[in-house]
Amino acid sequence: MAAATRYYVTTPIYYVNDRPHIGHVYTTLACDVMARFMRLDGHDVWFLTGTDEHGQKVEKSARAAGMDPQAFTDRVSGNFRELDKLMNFSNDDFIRTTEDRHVRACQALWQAIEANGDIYLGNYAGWYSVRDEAFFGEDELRTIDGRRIAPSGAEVEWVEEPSYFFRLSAWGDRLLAWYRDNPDCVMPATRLNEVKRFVEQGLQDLSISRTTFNWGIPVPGNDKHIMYVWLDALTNYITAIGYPDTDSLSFRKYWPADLHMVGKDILRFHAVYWPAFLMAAGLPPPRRVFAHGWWTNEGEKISKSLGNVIDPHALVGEYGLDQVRYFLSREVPFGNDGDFSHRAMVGRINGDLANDLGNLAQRVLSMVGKHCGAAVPEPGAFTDSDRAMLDKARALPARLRADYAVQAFHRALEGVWSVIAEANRYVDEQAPWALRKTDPPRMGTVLYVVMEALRHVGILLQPVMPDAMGRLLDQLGVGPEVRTFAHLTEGHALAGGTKLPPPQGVFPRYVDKSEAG
RNA sequence: GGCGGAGUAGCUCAGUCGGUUAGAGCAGCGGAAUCAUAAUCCGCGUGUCGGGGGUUCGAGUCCCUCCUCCGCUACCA
Repeated sequence: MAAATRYYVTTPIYYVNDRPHIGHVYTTLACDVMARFMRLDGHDVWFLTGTDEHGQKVEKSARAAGMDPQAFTDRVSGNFRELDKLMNFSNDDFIRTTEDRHVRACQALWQAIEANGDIYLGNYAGWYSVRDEAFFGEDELRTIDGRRIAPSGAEVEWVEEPSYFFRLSAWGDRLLAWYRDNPDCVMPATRLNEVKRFVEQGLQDLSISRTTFNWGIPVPGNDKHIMYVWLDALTNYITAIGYPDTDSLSFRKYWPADLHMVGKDILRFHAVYWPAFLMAAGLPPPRRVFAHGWWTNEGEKISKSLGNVIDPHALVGEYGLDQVRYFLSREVPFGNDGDFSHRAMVGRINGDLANDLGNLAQRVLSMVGKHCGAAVPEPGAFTDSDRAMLDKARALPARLRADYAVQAFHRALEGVWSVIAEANRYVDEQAPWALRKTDPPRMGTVLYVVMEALRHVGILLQPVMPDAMGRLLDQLGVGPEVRTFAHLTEGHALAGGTKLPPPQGVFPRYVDKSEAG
């Protein structure tokens, strides 16, 4: 492995008004898996998540709850910290946009862009619906008896208010050059395509301040204006590593970010506005924005009105934490949309985890427990079959690095499972239960080979299933201090004679309550 | 409407620069084994590669056309 490099990965900050659901879990999980992988591979990782706490809706919700906005956000922001705990996320920081450090960063970024000449004061004009508290485009409106009506049925009126604008129109060519020179800056590729076409159409300047509410960060030098929520929100990525102190160790080390993970609904903000803001402030844009897909629930779109929102607590309670982490990472090609179903979940738990991996560990470890004195067997000379088995396991790290480099988590897991399948075949072919009677030392060698393959599997699956793999590695006699990818060498192979704890199932089968009786 | 993507076995998907009998996992059927969480292993697919046309010695893979589905088409997180 090359010298340690730094790796900075972020989730979007979540809007506090939302109740945490599977969508939040999915985005943060992808980052967590990525962060854990990179740490285990020796990189200096910074993993950020947090909450977005400003805006008119929050102000309104706070009022409805009879609370001051700050007290209100203090409370609801906690829901997301709780979620991180529930899901065993390993974020290094949790940022809140109401923190002082963030207010300072936003105002500094504003001033940097302003100093560059890309902010000016103008008028924001449009059709506004008082009832919806929103502006609508000309094409969204219907005209009835000469009156313009919003989709909601409310009448709109022409409203003009003073607003600061970001000169986005001036950044089209530079954005296109960025996309062209960094073909992996927006992934999957089809998303980059969409973004490029959007920018090629020509960009309009962006209104970046409001005067209609107060719960936000004041524009420097003009308290009447509050910063547009997206400028506020996006800035969190640099706040957290020390901006505006661009000379700080952390900023110099971690910027530009390696990966902004986002849902596809907020791609434009991250792939167009954000890089433009940054470039206008003289900062480099992020290295990659990855837009992942959405989940449906039993084939149906998830929505509050349908009442089929998936609650993370219920999910983890029903299936188990690492089982859920595995399912979400494995079930769909990362980037695509996927369907969550009980059937598919149970299929993954019983097929992949209990049968393939759990049972492999169990069949081998129970023999070791019974017939090898509960210690790692001392291997004899390896046969060609043994070496073939070991070589397949040893080829995994390189393979997984390539998959993780492009966030192909599903493919990485597929690769690990091809080794697990190979190991099950190897056990059947070598039939250690028969060797027990004819050639006990050879039986020991066979069991050793599988254990060594399992050591690779266990270490490499830690990013996805940290707890379960920790337990597996315990049973293999692999200490906590030798579980990084740097230990995936022959020099760190299992040592014969190491005492082992009694084997214990890592992944129980899921049995439907109706069937269990 | 414009732009982009996709349509491959029952299901989910792989198929690199066009080249030997189009693959995997799951599901299904049959068999073996019995170390193990009734787990594992082996065998079994007559798929119009969406339809049609074209280029080529040869096309799932390139070109044209049609059909179907999906995404994007700006200031609501």
